[in-house]
Amino acid sequence: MASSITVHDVAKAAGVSASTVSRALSGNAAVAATTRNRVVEVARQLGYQPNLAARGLITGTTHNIGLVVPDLENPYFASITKSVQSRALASGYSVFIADSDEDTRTELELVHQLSKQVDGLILCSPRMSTSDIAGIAGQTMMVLINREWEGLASVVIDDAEIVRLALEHLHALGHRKVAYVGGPETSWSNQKRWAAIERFAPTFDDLEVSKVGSYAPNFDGGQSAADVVLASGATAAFAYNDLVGLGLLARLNTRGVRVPEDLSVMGIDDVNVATLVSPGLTTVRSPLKKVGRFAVNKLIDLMSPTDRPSSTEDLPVQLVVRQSTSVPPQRR
Amino acid sequence: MASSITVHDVAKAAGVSASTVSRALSGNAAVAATTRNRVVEVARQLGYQPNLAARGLITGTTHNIGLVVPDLENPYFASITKSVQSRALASGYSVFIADSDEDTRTELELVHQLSKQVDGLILCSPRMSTSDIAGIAGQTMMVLINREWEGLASVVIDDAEIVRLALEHLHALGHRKVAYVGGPETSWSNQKRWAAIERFAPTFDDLEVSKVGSYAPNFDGGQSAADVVLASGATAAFAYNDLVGLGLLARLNTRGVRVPEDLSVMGIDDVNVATLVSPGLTTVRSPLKKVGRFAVNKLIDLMSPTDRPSSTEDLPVQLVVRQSTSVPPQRR
DNA sequence: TTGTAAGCGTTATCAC
DNA sequence: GTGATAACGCTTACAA
Repeated sequence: MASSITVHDVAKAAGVSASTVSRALSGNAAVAATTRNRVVEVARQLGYQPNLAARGLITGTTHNIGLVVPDLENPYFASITKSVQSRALASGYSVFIADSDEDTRTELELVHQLSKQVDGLILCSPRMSTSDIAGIAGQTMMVLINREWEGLASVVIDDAEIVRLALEHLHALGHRKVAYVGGPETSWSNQKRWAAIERFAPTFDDLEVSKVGSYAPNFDGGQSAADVVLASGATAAFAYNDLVGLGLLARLNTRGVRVPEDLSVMGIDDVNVATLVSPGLTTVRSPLKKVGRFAVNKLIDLMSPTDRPSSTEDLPVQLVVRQSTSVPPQRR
Repeated sequence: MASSITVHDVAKAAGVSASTVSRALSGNAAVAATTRNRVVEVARQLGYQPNLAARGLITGTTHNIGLVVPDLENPYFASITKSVQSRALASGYSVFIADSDEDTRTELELVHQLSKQVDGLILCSPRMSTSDIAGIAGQTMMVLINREWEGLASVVIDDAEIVRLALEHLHALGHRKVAYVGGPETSWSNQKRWAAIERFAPTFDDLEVSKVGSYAPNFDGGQSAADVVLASGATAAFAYNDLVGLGLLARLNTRGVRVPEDLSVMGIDDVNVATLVSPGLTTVRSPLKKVGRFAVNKLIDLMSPTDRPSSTEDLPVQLVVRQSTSVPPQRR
């Protein structure tokens, strides 16, 4: 709680009333210039810091926001979190962080714990049930990330475009049999991606995309999938995300399968760690930093609507080719 | 801020006074069993959630803590952050997160912004000046991570033991010329590690450890260092942390240097991503999850001292050997 | 332009 | 065991 210098301390020291101090410091009320200067100076000397909780009690606004993510150790969410916090700071907001550890129940608990002390929530929860989301939305201002529901504000990456770019790339390299290594069935993004595959695959000549199981959206999931992918006879694996892609690479390396000569591997997102390996992981970059920024913008706009709503720029995805050779597989 | 059901709403609905509601719900005051049950039931039905800000105003305790880290995208800090939040949740605390983006000024700004709305702070800031730390400590309850200063509470990993284990391992493999790839000069851990090297190196027969520059504590830093390390004639590189180690591996791979046959590489920490590459990175594991947990324990103990202070278990570090061959280098 | 007073949602004190 | 009442630090009518 820090040292307790209150408006009253400042008021006494400056020889004015508490309300004058409040007005002088808030800036937007009518106060004599000389009085204001004196108050401001005294406040500075005393090291006065307003108690935001008390202010929130009366203004009804805390200048705090909450961010709920499934796993902070996942570089995908780490990037989003970082940009959310950075953008929030720029607007004078503090950020409560809540890591649900992929658990939907914990997620709800966290949301409730936070909802009373924030002006709004950013919810990054691929798996929460829609009814739970609706319930929260009724209580608190909210922006969804990578998910859409009714009229709720949301920031979504263009899954269809991601899929289109990837298929286009693989097809251009000569691949005709591609295995999509799916993420959790309940994941909203996973559903969108598979739907996009079913929509776009037929538009490419002779392209066949099969779905390989449902795997955990991480390194282990990719390792588990590798052998099944190999057995499927596909010449390219298209992973649900980069971590799965890296898991594939690791297991393939263990089995002595050459990448990309024997099997090409693509990921999604271009998370920070995707550059760590060699051969690199070809991927479609998701603008994660922008996602976080936009989410905060939308939330702030929701909380205090301005005349011109937050610019509705888009979120471009982008193919990033890293695997050294672009040779089509021999066995087509 | 959520729906505004207050104690008064509950009081009216239950036919009692606001103070009785408060007592019934807090649990520790004397209240008739029947009254309590009725109040609790009504509160549940109405979906009452106490306003923690208001409570904090009078109790002087917010049940919020703040965590300041230099970079959330660094898996080292991501792990600590995750465990801090997890442990805090278990004790009913919410966590403000503050990423300073490695900038000391931002760090101070964040601390000030937070200090009034938290009961205590966990500061993970390898580079903040001691005077700034002292200043904050005078204002707010605080626990330092990987840093020590005067009488301040802190949780530190045993840098000396890390260094000892690493040197012992390398020496046992036959290495006699080792290059330590240093992190930022201003980093507290880096200073401790180098000091430990100077202390322990002479205790191993014929072992010579040279310091190679000061590099950024990340992947890029490692890449930059690789060529200098090679030129140094060392048979093993001991990196400031895993990310630097991974950067070394990547650049060595590019240059066609075989690891570990031509050059062995060790990291520190065993962050999550260290397992992503092959050959794996041999490293000394830092118990990051435990560090976060302990920090919260210490902070809670500081804020509300109990009879038995938080158990003072230690933080064991542990060698993790991953590089496939243990053959000593030919050129000794 | 400034001060006084009321109130935000809680809990603590003190009567009853 | 329970209910008024005051108080936490702040902002904002309303007066002056």
